[in-house]
Amino acid sequence: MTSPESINPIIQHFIEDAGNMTQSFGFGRVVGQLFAYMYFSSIPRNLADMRDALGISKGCASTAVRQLEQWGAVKKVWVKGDRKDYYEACDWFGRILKNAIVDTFGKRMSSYTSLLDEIEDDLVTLEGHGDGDGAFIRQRIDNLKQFQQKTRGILENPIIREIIK
Amino acid sequence: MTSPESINPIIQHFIEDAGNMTQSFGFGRVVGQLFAYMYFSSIPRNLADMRDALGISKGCASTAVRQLEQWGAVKKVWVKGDRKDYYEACDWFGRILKNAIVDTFGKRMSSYTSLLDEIEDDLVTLEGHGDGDGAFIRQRIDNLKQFQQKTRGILENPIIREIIK
DNA sequence: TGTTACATTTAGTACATACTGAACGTACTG
DNA sequence: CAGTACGTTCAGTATGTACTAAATGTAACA
Repeated sequence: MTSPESINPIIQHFIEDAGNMTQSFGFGRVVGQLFAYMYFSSIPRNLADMRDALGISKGCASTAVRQLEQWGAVKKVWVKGDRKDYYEACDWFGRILKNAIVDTFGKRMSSYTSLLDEIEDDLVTLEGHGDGDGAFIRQRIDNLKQFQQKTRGILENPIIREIIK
Repeated sequence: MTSPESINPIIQHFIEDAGNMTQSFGFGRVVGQLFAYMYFSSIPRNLADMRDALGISKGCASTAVRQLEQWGAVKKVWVKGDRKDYYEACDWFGRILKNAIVDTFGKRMSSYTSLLDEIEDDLVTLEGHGDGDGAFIRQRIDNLKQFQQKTRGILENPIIREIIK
């Protein structure tokens, strides 16, 4: 059990900003706060530490820390003689960012990748329809597919992987 | 004035998906819906068209279409003999995506770029503090700054610009 | 210059969702 | 096998925000 220590105001400021950042990016505020808290902690932390440090509920800390763990942003460490789960931050930002992007964008985009094929199959029914001509729509869909192909696998691009490393 | 035409169900499906996509990415649903609507319309559209086609309020259409205009996703076109503002979609996705990313991420990140310098200046006050040692925190901040430098200007990277084009 | 026909703005509302707190499940300990 | 000490789950809530609708601003026409 760690003593109830107060967090340095500078790091506190950092925690707030990290929370605002993840908040504005659509993940909860707590995710960023927790990562910053652990990133600037030289010792592993458990759920009670997080709850006390951030003033959040234990359930919320549990959910957020598992999100971070899924992205490889934190990892569980074993503290012998203690039954609690302890976590510490990883500092391999490239991998964290990639995991988060793949996890978030990939899941969201996968629902839409098939749509272009569907709409292309049904394109024949658009011929002669009142709303726009079929040739116009075909061209638009071709542009879309072309762009989709260019962006597909962008994270696997070796140059991108070099930058996001 | 265009006749009150019904939208093809396939395109309607596309509009819905585009709305869900922009919604899940943190921009409103209407932004994606409006862009898809105009992207598959061979003629320019005005606010009343959008309101009728999507069943949204005129004010909402006004806000969303200006967002799209700011990203270069749509452009205003002049229809002579008509005082309304007409818009049509652009199909240069790379530019649109880049503008949206710069506009969104850039604005959000700019608040935090100075924080690392601030915290580094104040790092001396951390020496000997109870919560972690200064050397540890210095190393963490160095890692952060290194990663920040790598990602800074990533959109200006010529290889990225080639892909997002 | 008054009137009209638009776009824009904004106060209010409805909805989504992140968080709380308690109940639950589970695995060590004695 | 109790009893305890955790982590997890979930119904309820509170906060933020996208959208509505009405008021306001603005520019073209008479």
